Amino acid sequence: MADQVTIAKVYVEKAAYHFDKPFDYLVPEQLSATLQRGCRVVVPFGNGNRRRQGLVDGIDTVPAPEKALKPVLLQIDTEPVFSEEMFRLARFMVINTFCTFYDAVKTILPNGLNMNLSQEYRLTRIPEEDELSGFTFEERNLIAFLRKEKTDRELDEYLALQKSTGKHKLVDGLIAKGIVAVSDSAKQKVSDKNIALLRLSDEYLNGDWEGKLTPKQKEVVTFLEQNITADKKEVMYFCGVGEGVLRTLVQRQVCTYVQKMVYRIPDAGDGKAESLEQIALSPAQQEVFDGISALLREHKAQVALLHGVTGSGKTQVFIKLIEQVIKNGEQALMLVPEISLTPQMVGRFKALFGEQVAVMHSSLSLGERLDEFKRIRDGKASIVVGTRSAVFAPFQKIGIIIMDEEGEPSYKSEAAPRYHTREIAKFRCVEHQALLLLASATPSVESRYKAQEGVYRYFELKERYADADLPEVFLVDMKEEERQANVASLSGMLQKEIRKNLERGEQTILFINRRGYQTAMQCIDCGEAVKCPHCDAALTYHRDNGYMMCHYCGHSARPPKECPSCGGQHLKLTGLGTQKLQEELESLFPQARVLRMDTDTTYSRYAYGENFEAFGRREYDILLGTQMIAKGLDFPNVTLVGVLNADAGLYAPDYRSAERVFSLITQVVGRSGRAQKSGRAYIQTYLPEHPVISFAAQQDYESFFGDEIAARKILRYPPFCDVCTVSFSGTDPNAVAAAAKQFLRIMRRQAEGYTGKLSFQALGPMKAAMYKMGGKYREKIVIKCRCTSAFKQYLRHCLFAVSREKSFRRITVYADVNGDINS
DNA sequence: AGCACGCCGACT
DNA sequence: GTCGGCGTGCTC
Repeated sequence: MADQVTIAKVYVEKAAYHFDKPFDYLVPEQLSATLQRGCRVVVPFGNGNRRRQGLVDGIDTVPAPEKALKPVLLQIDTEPVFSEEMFRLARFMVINTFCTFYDAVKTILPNGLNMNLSQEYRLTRIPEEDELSGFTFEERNLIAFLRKEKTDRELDEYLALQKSTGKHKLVDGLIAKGIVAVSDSAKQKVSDKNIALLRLSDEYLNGDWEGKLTPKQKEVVTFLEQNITADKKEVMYFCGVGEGVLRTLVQRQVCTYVQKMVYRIPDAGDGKAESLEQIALSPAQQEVFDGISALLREHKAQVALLHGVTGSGKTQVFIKLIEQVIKNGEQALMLVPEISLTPQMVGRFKALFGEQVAVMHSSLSLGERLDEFKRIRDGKASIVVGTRSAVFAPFQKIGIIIMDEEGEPSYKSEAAPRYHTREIAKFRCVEHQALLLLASATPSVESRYKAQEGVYRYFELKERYADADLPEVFLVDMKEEERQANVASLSGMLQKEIRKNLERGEQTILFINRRGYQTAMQCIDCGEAVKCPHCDAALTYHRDNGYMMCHYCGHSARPPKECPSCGGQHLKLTGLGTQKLQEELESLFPQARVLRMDTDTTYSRYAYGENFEAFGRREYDILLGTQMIAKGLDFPNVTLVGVLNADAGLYAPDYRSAERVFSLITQVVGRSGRAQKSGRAYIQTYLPEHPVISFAAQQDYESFFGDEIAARKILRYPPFCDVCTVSFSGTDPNAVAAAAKQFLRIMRRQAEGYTGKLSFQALGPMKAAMYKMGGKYREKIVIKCRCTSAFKQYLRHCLFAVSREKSFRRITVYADVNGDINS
């Protein structure tokens, strides 16, 4: 009869596909009473026994195996942090998004729970003089080094310096001999209420550094001489340098960081003093509310789609539904697509529901996020407002999940795990027998189709709230403008309207579609644009700091004097960015107060709210920006909106491009005339007769949907099939191409075992739209398929098979279903 | 991903 | 001979 031992089945982090499974570890005596399924642990893993985080999947008592098991080193959580629902959800994500188990774990748990692992090495005793001869030269040196306790980092540094081979064996040998002891610790990444400001060091100010600094370093120093202290991101932006340069400067003791207390933005903006009783629904709203409320009372998992035109007052309906859910002792999730929308929504919700409202979005600090997570888990909060990560809120009993602007791309994660918030929400609604309410002025074609087919319940709000009229919409034919030799980016008509608004003291919003709307530098002689050395992308010129920057990898450089491809001397700036447009506006309307908002002016995450509030207080006449200002904002004094290049991206090689353009224009038009004042919208386009543009101008979603669903059916795109992309990237372009081809071969071979059950069509391999990005070459295979569980299993097998192939050694492979085909 | 082992070429 | 580069296999 063999000895019985207690083992823990552990999922470890950083696993590759082919060994992403639970590993058995010995549970040491002192942990046997407390270690449970759902606790995180630290375990030794691999040949070098590197420390890894893991999650205990189960505890078992088994006969002692022949091969000695490694022990669990540390229990991170005294109580399980991963609930049974989370286990099922992680499983679901592994199957559906082709991620590893721990990838899913990390996504489900808040980042603030993440641990920094470290070890400390010390001598258990000083060996006697004569004893030392029993050690090798390396061992004696190491013993001398460890006379003072060392961390794993210091030890690694030392061993790297010694260039000793088998470095961990050396240490492990001494541990086995009982000379060295190691203790593990896991520290929580606690939040900083401070931000680090960069300033010049005393060493720099008292020293002579002439000629000792690289040009980039000098740039930073000059900037700091003028500004004394500055935020890291600011320095990086204005000096066009990466984090590396700053790190070097700090290492060389030219700069130091000083901690500064930062006031966190009170997320509850100024929520109007409003009470639940005061919210009165219009008859149309009441009807929709009654319908959805009836579904809620059924307490079963189902999906409803609410199609409400912009300004129809969907939010009031949400609030009433949430009120009902809360009264019933259940919890509610309110998801919004953009961080910039949360303050408004949170302000309002906190005013109505008080302390039981929690917030979840990515610009909360780790600590804030962790605290909100705990409040939710411990039942102190019952409403969560947040962006896509909020869908994982650890509620006990969800009554409703509401997804506002359901079709927005930000609901899809484009990094592993590549989940869609809607699918996670559906999963949770099944778990909780809850209602998923998808809402939008422009529902995704897929969802609208499901509603048509009766899979989703369908509700409509056709009228704007409080009798506000939809704005009058004008299409401006830019071809006509060009014929009249108007070279300005603002059409004559739009200029006239802006002037009118300025005279009346009413506000204007101008939108730029980001696609193709950046200032690049082009050579007149050969026509080539100045490109990023690491990516297949033109560098964008930034007027604020005078640098050329790459939006894909962050590379920056001063504008070149001559053309990098032909050496020509005639380079000119082309295209039109927000910065240039701002200048144009300022020269056309010198008296106007223009506020520009884009990713360049909002690098400080505190800027969003402040800017919007200032605009709301009418401190500006014109707000100028990209998509990010198009959603959900409600400014009563805005009576004119303009869209400058509405059609950009309409012909992008992506089956969702029409949907995106339609949705953008519709939302933008809806920004105008939300209160009593009526509004006008001017849409500048080169394609005024294009159906997508004209349907959008007429706010005619149904006709757009009719055309689009027909096209999707003919071309076989979602919802009539699924599009799965398998991507390959690596530094060697030939190896990447070979790997992609090999994958296709493996797909064919694997498919033999699945005859009959699979139907798919694989296209490619082909180069990704951005073939070179961040110094890596990218290929993809596009698979049109029915993404059934059989297909997912099959694709999983292919990924599994490939991850152990030697030709895939330096290649990263991943699969994504119905994501952005161009990524 | 990251470590150790082992095979093979270059150099003392 | 022997050091060390790199290709290969494994991870409880």
